[in-house]
Amino acid sequence: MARAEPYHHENLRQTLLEAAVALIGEVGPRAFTLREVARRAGVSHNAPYRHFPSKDDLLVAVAKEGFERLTAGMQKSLARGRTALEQLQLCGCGYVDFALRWPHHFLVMFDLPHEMHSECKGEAVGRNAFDVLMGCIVAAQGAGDLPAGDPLPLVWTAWSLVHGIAKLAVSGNLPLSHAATVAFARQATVVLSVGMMKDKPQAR
Amino acid sequence: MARAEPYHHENLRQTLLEAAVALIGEVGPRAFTLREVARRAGVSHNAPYRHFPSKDDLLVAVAKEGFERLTAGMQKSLARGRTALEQLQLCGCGYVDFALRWPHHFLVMFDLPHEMHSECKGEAVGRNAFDVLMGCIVAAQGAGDLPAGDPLPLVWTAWSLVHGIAKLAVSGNLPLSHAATVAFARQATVVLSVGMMKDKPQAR
DNA sequence: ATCCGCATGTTGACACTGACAACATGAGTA
DNA sequence: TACTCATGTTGTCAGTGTCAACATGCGGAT
Repeated sequence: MARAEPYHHENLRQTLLEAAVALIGEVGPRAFTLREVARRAGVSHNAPYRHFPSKDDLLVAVAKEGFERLTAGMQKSLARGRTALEQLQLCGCGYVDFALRWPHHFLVMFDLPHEMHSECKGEAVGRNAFDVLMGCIVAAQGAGDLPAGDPLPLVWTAWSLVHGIAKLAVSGNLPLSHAATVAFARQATVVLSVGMMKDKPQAR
Repeated sequence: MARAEPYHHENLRQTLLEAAVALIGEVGPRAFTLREVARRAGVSHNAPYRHFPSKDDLLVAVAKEGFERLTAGMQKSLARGRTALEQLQLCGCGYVDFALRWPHHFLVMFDLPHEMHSECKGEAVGRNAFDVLMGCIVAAQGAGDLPAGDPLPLVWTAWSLVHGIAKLAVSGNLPLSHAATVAFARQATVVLSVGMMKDKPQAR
């Protein structure tokens, strides 16, 4: 017969992950608790250990989920741009918007000790999101809106700017509303791309 | 007679703060423990409560100490610049250098929930550091190296860039050495200031 | 069909933490 | 000298992450 509470949960891992993402969103990383996740999933306090070796591994999984959502958000935001440069700027706005929507999740993604994310596969967890930004830069270079050459320094610079805006906004250091912050990010990315283009002659 | 271990520690508060700063530097915020701080100060696990209402209040004090060191670091770095613009750029480099030198301390300063820092005095703890940067911007405006007008958006933009570089570097997302990261920050700030100046004509 | 292995979930325990309450100490003062 | 009370201590509690031992029951081997 069908049991109300089957002993074997079938795919507890996914349930735990969803509960963890929700909990992070509600209380943030500092109040995040393995036992509370288990409680919400309706299992004993030790059940999670069958799916995640430790609390930190669960957090890494949460971070990975966050990077996938961030990538999707950037791509969606980017799609409304018409020129390559516009797409680059909107991509940055998508980044900031994501951070403002899920500030706690954003914290987990970037403030966990780095060695946790290592994955052993040689590449960081946030590689997909990085590649989206990189693609925008390369496209803008192809369109002549950014100087040709190694795109990496340009990517780092653009990423740093939007990451800084996101971090400062999330930590309450920018006295701007959500919408105003995104608008500010738009302006800032414009300024930066102008600088990248006009800086060429004097570069190193 | 002089006692080896006087019951009254005289200025335990300062001792605790120093131990806390050292502990943060060694193990980071996640492994930071009130009881370990007390242990290092040679007092019982509850003595800190006579000087700090809670663990978080001690962390706030640690953060405040960090902001003072950051401010000093920026001013020292800035002093080597000859033009206002150069000083602005070096100021940013000082910011990044500080973060790389004391990454855990930097974490505490910016990733504690914002309401903790509130101080009730109406101004954030990091106000001094902010003012140093603002001073550089205003000076550069006066020298004609940056467009005149409200300096706030310029300050936010410059701060975001260096903060982003610092954060990404500290979290292991920039594959650069300490020195290379600072050099990169130098280049990035140059690019940004060029953009700020050349962007003027089209600005809204 | 039956049995059994083993992944999955549970119960129990331990050391540690932040915090509170009650008590101890001793320096400054009336 | 005796009182006060800021400062430090001991004792305790609930809650946490993690380990060990045990329970359950699905799926394959017989």
